[in-house]
Amino acid sequence: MRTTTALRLIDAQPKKAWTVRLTAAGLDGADLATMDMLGEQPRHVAARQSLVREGDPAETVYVLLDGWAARVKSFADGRRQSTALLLPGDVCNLDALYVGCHDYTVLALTACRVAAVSRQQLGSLAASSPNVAVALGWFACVENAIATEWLACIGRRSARQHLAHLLCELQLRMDAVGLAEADGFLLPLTQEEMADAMGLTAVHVNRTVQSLRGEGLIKLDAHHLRILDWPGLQRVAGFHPGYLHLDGIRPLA
Amino acid sequence: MRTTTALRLIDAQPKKAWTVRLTAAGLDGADLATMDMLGEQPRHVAARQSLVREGDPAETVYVLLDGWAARVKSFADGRRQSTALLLPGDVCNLDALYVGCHDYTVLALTACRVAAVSRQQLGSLAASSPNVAVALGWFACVENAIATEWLACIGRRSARQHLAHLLCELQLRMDAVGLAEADGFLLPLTQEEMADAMGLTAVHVNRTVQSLRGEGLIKLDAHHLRILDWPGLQRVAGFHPGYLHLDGIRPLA
DNA sequence: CGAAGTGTTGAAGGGTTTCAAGCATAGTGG
DNA sequence: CCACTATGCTTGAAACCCTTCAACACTTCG
Repeated sequence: MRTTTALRLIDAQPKKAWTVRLTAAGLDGADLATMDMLGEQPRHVAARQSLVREGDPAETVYVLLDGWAARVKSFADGRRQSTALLLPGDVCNLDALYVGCHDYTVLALTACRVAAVSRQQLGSLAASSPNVAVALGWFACVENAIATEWLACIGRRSARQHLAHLLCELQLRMDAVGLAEADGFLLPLTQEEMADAMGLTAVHVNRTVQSLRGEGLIKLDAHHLRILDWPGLQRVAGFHPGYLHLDGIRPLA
Repeated sequence: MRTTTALRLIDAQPKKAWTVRLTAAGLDGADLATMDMLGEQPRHVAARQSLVREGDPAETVYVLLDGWAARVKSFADGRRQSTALLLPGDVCNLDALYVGCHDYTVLALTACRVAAVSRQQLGSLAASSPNVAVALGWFACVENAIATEWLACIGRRSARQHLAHLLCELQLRMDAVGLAEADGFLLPLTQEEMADAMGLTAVHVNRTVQSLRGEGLIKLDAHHLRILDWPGLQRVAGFHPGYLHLDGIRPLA
């Protein structure tokens, strides 16, 4: 089923999500066209495969075009912590531009389609077009805002609040790239993958899902999430969408 | 005492830490000189004062020249989570370049000296010099790496491991800007501030400090940290310094 | 001297984990 | 078509890490 739903996503519009994100980053005209054309011949990655691995030399920047992925940090004893959930339009490993090797693994959670861009190509593009360089800074900034909000979630929110917050965030991020309905979206994560993202155990995620379900806030069945009470879910989460910066980059001028 | 130790820091070399960081970001020659000159007439900020506040319009980028600060997210019920500890040489709010208003507060933990740079000034500098734009991307990337390692700390490490990890990180970051001795440094944080950074309570931080002390790993007294067993502390923490990217930016060429 | 901030300690409580088992579903191969 | 297996979801009970609440010692400062 995991595979089935993912395959459906893959046949969606070619790069719509990526175009949306580039526009939000302030690009238009020639810059937008150039960035949009990067990485012709998209690569397909099967679910459960890793796109880059912790310790790998960083040579290629990947843009997620379809499917879900996660950045994961693994411990020697098998514990794992996801540090980001990647949706269509997200850059999987922007730091490949700046560092020698990655300190995380990018794991495909569903079958994915990605655009692969060499760091030289993207780097010289950024060096020649200030708008592109600024757009890359914007992407890094938004990633940072999400990561730090996650810090607040893991550090100071209860499991209930945290799960509600995560669902609110994903609803808005999916909506921003045209992949959400008004009251829900296809959530391909297993409860174990949600647990890795929230710093909890799968067992406790299960109980927490049931808690939100029991209060009539959400319906989550066969990976289809329906938000039954959007204001209520936001209230439980203490969710304020500002950190997502959905209104796009602020012009420098 | 808090004030006393901070004042001592303030009279150190003018901008050494900032210069070190700019060099690590790959700047030299005219670019380095220009960035180093930014924000003449440094501003002084008293301990406990906030440099920028959650919700403030973002007009100025601040570079920390001396003292310690933290980015903090506050909840309605008084809980707080620090999302970053800022040391001399760190940029306090790089996202002021890209977004309209901040989603965090920057709080001076000691008396601080900062360079204030208008976003127009820094923005036009970045637009005119690709090297500067890349350097800003580098800063964002390192911040991201630290924030995501913190996610792993809060999410999957025990309090003991987490505290040990934080101390290892701070030792190396302080050392990178010439502010650490071989076996320790001046740690001006209260246990409550450490708790905010680690997503714990002050009471439990206290017990955790004593645990590390009891095993002969550290000595922490009157804000002076001495690391008695560096390999041991790293082992307890599961600390691998790669994520700090202390070797500096990787050349794009 | 009193007040405020910080570090410390004890006891009780709770949120989450751990361990274990059972159930449902999808895919596989005979 | 039916075992058979693998994966994911669900539930229960016990244990544990951390929190909460409370009190006290110590220092600094007005």
